[in-house]
Amino acid sequence: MAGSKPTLKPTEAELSLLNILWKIGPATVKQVHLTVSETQKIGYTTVLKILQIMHEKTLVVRDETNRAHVYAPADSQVQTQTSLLKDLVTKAFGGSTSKLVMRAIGDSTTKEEINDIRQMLDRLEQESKQ
Amino acid sequence: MAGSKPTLKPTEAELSLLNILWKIGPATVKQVHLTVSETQKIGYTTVLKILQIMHEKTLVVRDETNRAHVYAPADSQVQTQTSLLKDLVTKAFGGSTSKLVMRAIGDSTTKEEINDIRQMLDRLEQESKQ
DNA sequence: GATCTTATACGAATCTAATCGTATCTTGCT
DNA sequence: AGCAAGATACGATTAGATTCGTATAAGATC
Repeated sequence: MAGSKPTLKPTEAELSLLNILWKIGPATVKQVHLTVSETQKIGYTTVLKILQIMHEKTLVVRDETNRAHVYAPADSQVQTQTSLLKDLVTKAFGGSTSKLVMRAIGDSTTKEEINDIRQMLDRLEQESKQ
Repeated sequence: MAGSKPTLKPTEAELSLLNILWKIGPATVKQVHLTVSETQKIGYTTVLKILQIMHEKTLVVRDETNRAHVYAPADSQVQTQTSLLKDLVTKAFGGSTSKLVMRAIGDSTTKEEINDIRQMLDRLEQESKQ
């Protein structure tokens, strides 16, 4: 579409804040800082600054209605995961998704996870037969 | 093991040089520069510098026997791919490999690739039954 | 051995990410 | 109006990645 952004790659710190927003939904800096502080020591203004930068980059949208701005991810978790995967496929797997998948499966997957994957393949097969 | 390094994550530029080394085997700066120049414009001393930094980080090993040093990856492509995948699983998929795999499969995989993956699952199943 | 070629080493500039301290602004309350 | 609380904005610092120009060193050649 004309005018749409090419989905830029979040940095590591940005991704960790996005994870929180996907989890708890639209939130103020205070809420994000509180949540992220559960697992890592980080200053309030650092979180604020990162969210501001993400806003400039349009990685998040911001509701400025109230004094405490409310931030929400601009892209869905699925879109972002897809974009990160595509990037890794390109840069580390010579563009081959199946190579990535096979490496991922081959390494450290539990039996349950393998079953999940198999079921999804079955589902895909079903759909493609229609 | 005592003394072994935790396999650190290569940067983007470093990964692109590693890809070349995995492809063409141990090589001099000249050879690496020549190869990388096929796809991107980059100065000779830039390649040299990056390889030197990678050597400091022990991402590559260096044979200094001859005047033109010969560089080789310190870790295999498989090890590095595994490490990068693990990193992505942790940071973008909440630690779930199967979530990553399902996302990767669901997105943009050709029928041939799906077959490859299915065959690998079959193979895994066979092995686990022994 | 002087010089030409071709390598590495070094240092600097630029850019981005990440961090946080301080300044400023807004709002509700007295 | 003035103040206190709590929010954003701004600027600076640090660290790492990337780039490359220049200096230096090591061989080959005449």
